[in-house]
Amino acid sequence: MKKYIPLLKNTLLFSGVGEDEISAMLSCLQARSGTYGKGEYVLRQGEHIGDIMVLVSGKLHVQCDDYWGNRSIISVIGVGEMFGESYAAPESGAVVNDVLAVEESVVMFFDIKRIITVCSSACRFHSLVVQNLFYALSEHNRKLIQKLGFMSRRTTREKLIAYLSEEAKRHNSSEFTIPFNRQQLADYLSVDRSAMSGELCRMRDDGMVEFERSRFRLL
Amino acid sequence: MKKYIPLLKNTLLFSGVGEDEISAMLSCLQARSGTYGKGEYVLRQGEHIGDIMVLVSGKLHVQCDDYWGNRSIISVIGVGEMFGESYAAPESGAVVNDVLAVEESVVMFFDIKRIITVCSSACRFHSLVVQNLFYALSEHNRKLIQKLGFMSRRTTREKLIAYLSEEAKRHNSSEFTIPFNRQQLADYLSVDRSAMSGELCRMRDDGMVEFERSRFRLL
DNA sequence: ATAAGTCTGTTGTATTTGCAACGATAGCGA
DNA sequence: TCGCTATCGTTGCAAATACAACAGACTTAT
Repeated sequence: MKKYIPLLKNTLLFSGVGEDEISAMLSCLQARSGTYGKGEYVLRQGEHIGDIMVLVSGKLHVQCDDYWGNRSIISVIGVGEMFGESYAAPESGAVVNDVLAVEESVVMFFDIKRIITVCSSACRFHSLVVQNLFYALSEHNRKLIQKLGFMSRRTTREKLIAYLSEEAKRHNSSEFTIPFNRQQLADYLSVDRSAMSGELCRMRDDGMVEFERSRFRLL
Repeated sequence: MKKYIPLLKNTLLFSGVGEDEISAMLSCLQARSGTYGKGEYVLRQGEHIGDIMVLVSGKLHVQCDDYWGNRSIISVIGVGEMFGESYAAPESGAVVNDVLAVEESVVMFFDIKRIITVCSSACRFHSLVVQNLFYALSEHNRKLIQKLGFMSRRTTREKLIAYLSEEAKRHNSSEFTIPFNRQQLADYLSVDRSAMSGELCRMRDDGMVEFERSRFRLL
C-alpha cells in the first residue's frame, strides 16, 4: 500500500499532508485496499458502506439501471478521485448507483468513523484531513445546488439565462468565456444541442446576448 | 443565548448532545447570535461567509434573482434548520442566493473553523458535532444527487420513471406511497402538473404502472 | 344537507423540443 | 494543397410540453 503514498499526497482528501504523515495515518486510519478486475463491481446499488474510497489505479464507471432496465452512465472516476463520501455516514441508506471497474483497478478504503472521530494518539494532520473532507463535500454540494438551479428551469432559454447569469456573476463581468463547447453545454443543461444552438441565436436576435464560440457577453 | 439551548438540542447539528454539553460548547465554539427584522437580509448574494448558521426564531426565504431581475424562491428555512454549511469553507467562494428574513428572526452563528478544528480543551461532544455536520452535509448531498438524477431526464415520462423507480427501490417494494400530491410532485420534478397528470395516465394505459392518489404500483 | 374548496383527470391549442440531416467554417496533419 | 475532423448554425418535421380551462370526485366547514 506504501507505493500509493505519493499519489495520495496529491488527492483532495490528503491535500496539505506530507508523505511521512500520510504513511503514519494509513495505520492510524486502518486503511485497506482492494483490487478489482475488469467488469467487477466495486459497489452495487442497494449496498451500505462505511468507508470513503479513493481510486489509486484503473478506471471506474458510476452507472444506474432503472426499474425497466435502462442503463445510464452517471460519471467516470479517474485515478486520485474520491468517491463514496456521500454514502459513508451510518444512517446514509443504500448506495443508489453501481460502481463498476472498466479496467483492472485498485481502490483504497478509509473507515469514515476513524476519520471523523479524532484518534487518541492525535496525529497532527488528522484534523486537516477532516477539514479536507468537509471542504470536498461542501464544494460538491455547491456544484450540485448550482446545477439544480439551471436544470429546474422549464425552457431551454430559461436554462441558458440562469447559466449565463451565474457565469456573469462568477466572473464579475458581463463578458466571459465558458468552459464548454456547445455539445458539452447542452449535455450539462440536459437539452438538445441543436435546439440550444437555435435558442442562443434567437436570444442574440432579441438583443439579450452576444457570443463568439465560447465567449459570451450579456446585454 | 442560553434560552435557545433546548431548541438547539433538537437540531441536526447538536443531535445526541445534552443541554449541559451544548451550554459548554457555546463558549467553546464562540457562538454568536444576530437578530433580523422583517425584510432584512441575513445573507446577500456575493457575500463570503465562514459560519454555519442555525435559525432559532422566525422564518427565512432563500431566493435568487437572475441577471434580468427575475426572482425565484428556492426554499424556506424554518426554526431549528441549519444553513450556510455549503458555503462556510474558506475557499467556498461567494454565496449564490440571498437569504431574507420574512419575519422577525434570530440566527445563531458558529465559526466553521472552531467546529472543524478540535479544541485543546477537548470538550467531550465536540467530535460528535463534527460527525453530525458531516452527516448533515452528506445527507443533503444525497438528496441533491437524487433530484438531479430525476431532472436530467428529457421527457416527463422519463422523469416519472426515474422518480418512481427510486421510490420503489427505497421502499423495497413495487408498491408504495409517495409524499407528494400531483402539484407537489410536478413542482419537485419541474414539470407542468396537468401534462404530468396526463403522462401518468398514459403510462397506466401502457401497463407500466397503477396508481390511486399518492399510492403507486409498478408493473 | 349545502356550499366552498381541493385534488385529479381531460381536452385543445400555441409553443417548444428532440431528432436527423445538411452546409459552412476553421484547425490540423500528411 | 488536400482530405479529415470538430464545431457551430440552420432547417423541417414529428413529438412533447406549457398553459388555460373545465368537469367530476372527494373533503371540509357551516
